[in-house]
Amino acid sequence: MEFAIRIKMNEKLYLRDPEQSELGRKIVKYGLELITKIGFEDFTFKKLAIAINTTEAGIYRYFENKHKLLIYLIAYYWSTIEFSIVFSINNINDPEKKLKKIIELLVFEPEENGQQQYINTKKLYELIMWEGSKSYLTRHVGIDNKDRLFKPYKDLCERFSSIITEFNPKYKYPHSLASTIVEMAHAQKFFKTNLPALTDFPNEKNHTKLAAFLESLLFSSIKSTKV
Amino acid sequence: MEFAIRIKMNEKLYLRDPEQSELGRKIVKYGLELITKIGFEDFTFKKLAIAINTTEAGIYRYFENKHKLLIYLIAYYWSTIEFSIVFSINNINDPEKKLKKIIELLVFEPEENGQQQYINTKKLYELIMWEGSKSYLTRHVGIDNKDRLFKPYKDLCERFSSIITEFNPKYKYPHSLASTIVEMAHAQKFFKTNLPALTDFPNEKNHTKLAAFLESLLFSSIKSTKV
DNA sequence: GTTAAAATGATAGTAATACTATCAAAAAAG
DNA sequence: CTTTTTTGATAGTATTACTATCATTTTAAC
Repeated sequence: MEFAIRIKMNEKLYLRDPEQSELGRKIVKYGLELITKIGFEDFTFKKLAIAINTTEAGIYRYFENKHKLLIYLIAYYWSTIEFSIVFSINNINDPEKKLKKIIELLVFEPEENGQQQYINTKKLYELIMWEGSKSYLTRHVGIDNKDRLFKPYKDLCERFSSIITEFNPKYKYPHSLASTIVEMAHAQKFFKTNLPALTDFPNEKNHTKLAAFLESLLFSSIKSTKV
Repeated sequence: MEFAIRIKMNEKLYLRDPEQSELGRKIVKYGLELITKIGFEDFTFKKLAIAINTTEAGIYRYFENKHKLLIYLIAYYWSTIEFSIVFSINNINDPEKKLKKIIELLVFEPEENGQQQYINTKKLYELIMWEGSKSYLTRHVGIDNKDRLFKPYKDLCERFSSIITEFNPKYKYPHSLASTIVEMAHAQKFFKTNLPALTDFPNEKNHTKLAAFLESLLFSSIKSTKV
């Protein structure tokens, strides 16, 4: 059995739907690679154009600017994560198990699955870590938010939040707790590699301790108020 | 009695010490104002030069680039916060009280104190909220960290962390918990204003609930493993 | 299979950004 | 009062972030 999920992207993210053409898909795919390689600040459409043998103008036909491409990639990521959450907690009833599953999905990087995929999930993962918050930390947040560009992220937090409430209906801050865990999954991982003094997970290869930290953060909060 | 604290800044942050001259102080002061006004992305030395009636080249004599100026301002902020923490928990013995005080200092914005101050603390506060993480989310983190540019931030987290350990020596993640609380103090405030769906503090003027959330996050974590 | 429409490629151009360099004038320090 | 340091004024460059034009190729419609 083989199947691929198709994520419907918000139309305000692009000028021309990149999934509909070879060039469009190349822009997205190699855009991701280039951003993760050189960082968002140094990334330009000119450099991408050279990398994929097209012209700057060609890329501008698909994306208004590089920030929109960034949000596109990030929205795509959160959508896939939400999907894998929905998929993997399906048929689980125990909210505690569901919550643990969510943390697992947030923390553990996907395996580099051999086959060339359209969008490299591992690279996407890095992208979130390094550039994730730059998608909303701009003077444009208001407008972008109105255009629902952050919907996938908010949907994910909402789903997470509702399971927290399912676990403990009395807990007062399910949304903030959800966004804290989601943000910290990536921030702590970034710190671990780049500013290790801010964490308690020094030179460890895997992320087991990070997952344990997030679990303890989550469950001690929502258990402590549970009657 | 009147006094001012003097914060010694890391020399790698600047080319010429801005505190030593009128022009230098203007760059810092109005740099902060302009960045908070138009956002870091749109901020340029050219615009600042026009605003303070000097030339671009003049500013480049003080700061290598706008990113260094940003880190300078942010390092200054964390230093003042650490100072106010040290000052305000002095003579308090109960670690629980100390921890509550820290959260209070992280969450509550300083009053706009009438007198024109060198660096406007309220603006600094906004700066951290909007641009704080951009100081380290670059490909330069490694080098900047080696140059100890993030020392004030790390010192603050270290101090916070050590009080957590004082409260509960058995708690396993004091550093990560400290950095989580510090990051979330600002992130949740940002969300509250700009992406309210990610929080549980809708249209509230003050930040009492945010402080309560952070306290619950902190104490339920470190109390649950106590004994 | 021809024709019309849409997408791409190639090229050009502009204002702004992120700097560096030079040299004279002004201010401060010895 | 003279030397050093700091500033001001001006210029210049490569790159960025776009927009515009037009010919060519590809795709879709009839």
